[in-house]
Amino acid sequence: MNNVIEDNCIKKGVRLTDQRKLIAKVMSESNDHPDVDELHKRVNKIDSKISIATVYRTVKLFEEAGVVAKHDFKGNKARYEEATQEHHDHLIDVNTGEITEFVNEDIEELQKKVAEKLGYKLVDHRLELYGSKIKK
Amino acid sequence: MNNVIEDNCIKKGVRLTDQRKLIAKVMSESNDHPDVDELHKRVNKIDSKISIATVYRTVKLFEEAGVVAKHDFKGNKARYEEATQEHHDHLIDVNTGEITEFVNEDIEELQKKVAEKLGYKLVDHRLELYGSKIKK
DNA sequence: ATAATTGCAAATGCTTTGCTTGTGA
DNA sequence: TCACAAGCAAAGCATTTGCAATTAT
Repeated sequence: MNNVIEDNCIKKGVRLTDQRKLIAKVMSESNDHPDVDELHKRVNKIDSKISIATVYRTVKLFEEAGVVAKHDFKGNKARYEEATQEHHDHLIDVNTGEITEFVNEDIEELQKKVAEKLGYKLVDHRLELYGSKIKK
Repeated sequence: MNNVIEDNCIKKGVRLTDQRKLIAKVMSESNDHPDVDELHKRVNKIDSKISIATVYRTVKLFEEAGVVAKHDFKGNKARYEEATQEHHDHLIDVNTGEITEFVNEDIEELQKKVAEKLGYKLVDHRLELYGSKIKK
């Protein structure tokens, strides 16, 4: 269980404080997509003095440094995850909120083509699928 | 320039007041994707007594009735447009905020397949492309 | 008549910020 | 050392809501 976010912060020259190290660690060890409140709870289990303002400032800092990714899924507050090199999109279970990550190169390619056809260079995109589990 | 939203409200049994009729009219005549503030400004040019609370309540009501669509594009407040039968997605110009609508059946189809492969029935999705204009 | 809607202002929920004290490089 | 970060509480912003007055059917 390595602290990838901390390593990436060092690479990017982000100054590391105890609070930031801890937030980085907790995020690196999270396999879900916690929101700021949830992150605050998790870090507070280890250091109860970290304020929510610091968590907000830190996730923003990390996001700007490109070491974490922020997501605004429908009807929810912002959620965060460790940034990965391989881009991926998300499928959200409409009943449970559970998130599944996926990659589909064909869709990626088509998006680029659509943008170009409309006279644009694609610089970013957002693709979220909302689904309900098929019981079998 | 017909008031499609008002017509659809009648079909759906949504009670119509003067304020709602005016908001419906302004939205029907808008070809862009205004936010609540902008809508409030537009209706206030005609009836300056309509409060922003009423605009908020009305767009929510219209959305729940399925006669308008709400969009939360990245980094912006919610924007609204008349609901259309034909589904479409959006390309947002990252420099100007200008919005272009598009439809791509191949992407739609692939989304459904991706969801199914993951064991989900696709019930909704969000696809937004962010691009910058190619100068030629 | 009367249940629903409006306008206003106050409340909300998430997020940011000013300020003073504390601290990493 | 000293520019930057943390903690706290207050402010900000978009949106919602309680309530008394008004209105549609």
